[in-house]
Amino acid sequence: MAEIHPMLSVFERALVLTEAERVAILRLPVQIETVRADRAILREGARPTRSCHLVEGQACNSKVGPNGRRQILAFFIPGDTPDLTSLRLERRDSDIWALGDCTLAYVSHRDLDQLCDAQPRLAKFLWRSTLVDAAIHREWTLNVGLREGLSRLAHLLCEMMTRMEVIDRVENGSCYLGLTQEDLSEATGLSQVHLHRVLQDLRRRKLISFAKGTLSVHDWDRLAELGDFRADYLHLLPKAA
Amino acid sequence: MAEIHPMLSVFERALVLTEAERVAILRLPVQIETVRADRAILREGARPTRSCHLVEGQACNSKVGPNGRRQILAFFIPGDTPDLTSLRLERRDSDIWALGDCTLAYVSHRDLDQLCDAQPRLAKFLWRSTLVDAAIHREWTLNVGLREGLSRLAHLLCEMMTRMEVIDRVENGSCYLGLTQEDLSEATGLSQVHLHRVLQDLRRRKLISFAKGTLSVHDWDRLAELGDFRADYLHLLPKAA
DNA sequence: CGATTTATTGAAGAAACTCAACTCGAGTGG
DNA sequence: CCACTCGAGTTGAGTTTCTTCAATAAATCG
Repeated sequence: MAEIHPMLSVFERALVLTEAERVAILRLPVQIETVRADRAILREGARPTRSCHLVEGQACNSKVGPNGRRQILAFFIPGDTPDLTSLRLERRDSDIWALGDCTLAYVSHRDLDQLCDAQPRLAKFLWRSTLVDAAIHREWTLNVGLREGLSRLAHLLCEMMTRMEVIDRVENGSCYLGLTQEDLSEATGLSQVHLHRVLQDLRRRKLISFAKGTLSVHDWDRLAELGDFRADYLHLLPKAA
Repeated sequence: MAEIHPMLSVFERALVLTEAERVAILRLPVQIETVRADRAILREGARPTRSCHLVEGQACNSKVGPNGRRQILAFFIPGDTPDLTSLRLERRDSDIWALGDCTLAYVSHRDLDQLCDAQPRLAKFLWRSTLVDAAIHREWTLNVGLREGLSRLAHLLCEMMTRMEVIDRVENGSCYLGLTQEDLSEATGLSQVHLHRVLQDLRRRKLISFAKGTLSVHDWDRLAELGDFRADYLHLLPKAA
C-alpha cells in the first residue's frame, strides 16, 4: 500500500476534502528523511524553516531540567506532526527525539504557509491540531501534578492505547509503543526504579502486560478507572465519511 | 486613559499594525462583562460561541482530578485571552475560574473568524499566541514533573513576575497577583501545607516576600537560579516600535 | 563473545502528604 | 461594641510515597 502523500491521511481522517483541497495537499512538496533511534530530530533553540511530520516510528518532545534529567512532554506516533509549532513560533523551546527509528516527511514553512493562505479550512484544521496538542499538555500537567504513581501510569497507557487505536495500530488489545521503562519514567516524572514497581503492580493486578515496547491491555475498564481516564481531552473527531 | 478597544493593545504590543488591520480590530464588536471572584467563567464541557479576553483581574485554567482536587494549569493576567482555544476546539476540556473579580471582553467566534479571514497576519498572530500558551503548558509539566518544591515554586513566581512586567504591572520589584497560598499549591501540585513551608523557606532566604496576594522579589538572580528559570519558553517578542 | 543497555529487587532515607490544632484579621450581626 | 464566623495562613507530628544507591539478572548488539 503505497502512500500517495504522507500528509493526506491526516486531513482525510477528519475532513471530507474538496477536490481543490485534495490537490493542494497532493502538490505539497515533501522531503522524506530518516532519523535513527535515540538521535535528536530537533533541538531546543533551533529555528527551523520547515516542519516535520512523523510517517513511521516513535518520537517524543522533551526538555532537560536541572540536575540534567529529562522530562518527556509528549509522545508522537505516526500521523503526528511534532513540529507544526515552528510554523508560527520562531524558536524551538524543547527537543524532539527519535525514540525508535523514524521516517519523517519535511514540509517547508513557505509551502505550508501557501497552503494555509490558499486553503483556509485546512489552515483552521492545522491550527486546531496544535490546540489538541495543547489540550494533551494540560492533561499531562494534571497527570503529573495530581495523580499518584499507579494512577499516573495507568492514565498514560490509556492515552497511548487510545491514540494508537485511532491510527489502527491496535490488534487484540495490543500495540507496539517502542517505549522503555525509562521513557515511561521520564514521561510520568517518576524515577525509573519506582516506575518499574508501579508497572509491576499493574501487571500483578492483571490489567496489562508490557514487554519489549509492546503494551497489552487486559482489562480496559479497570485500567481507565484506575487512571481516571476519559478521552475527552483528546478531542477526537468522528471519522470523515 | 480610556481603552479604545480591549484587544488592540494585545496586537500592538508585538505588531506594527497597518491601517486596515487597526480598523479591523477597532470594528470588532465586544461585549464587556464582569465575573466575581471564585466563580466559573467557563466550565469543562461547554461549547462557547464566543471567546473571552481578560481586561482586568486574575483568572486561571484548571481541571478537577480524582479525589476532587483541583489542578491549576495556567494563570491568566490582563491582556490574556483565556478562551481563544474555543475558536477552533468545539468543546472546552478545562474550566476557567475567576480568582479575583474579572472584567472580560467577549468576542463572538463569527466576528473573530471574519477578522482572521480578512487579516491573515492577525490570524497568524492569534495562532502564535495559542502556541505560546502551549509552550507554557510544557514548561509547567516539566516544573511539576521534575523540580522539587522549592525550585518549583521559585520557577512559578519567576514566570508570573516576568509576565506581569511585560504588561507593566511591576513596580519596585513588586506586583499584585491576587493569589492565595492555596492557588499556588494547586498550580504547583503541592499540598497547601507543604506549599506554605516552601514559601516560608523562600522568605527565610530573603528571596521574596508574599502577602495578601502581592509578590515582591528581593533577589531576582538567586530566585531565577533556584527556580532554574530562563524566560525563553515565554517566546516574548520585542516591543513593536 | 564481551559490552552495553534494560529490567529487577532490596534497603535506607528524603520529600511531600495528611490530620489536626491554632492564630489572625476581616466581616457580620446581635 | 463584642461575640461569632469564616477564610487564609501557620505549625507540629506521624505516615506515605517516592527517591537514591547499589547490586544483580536478563536481553541486545556489534
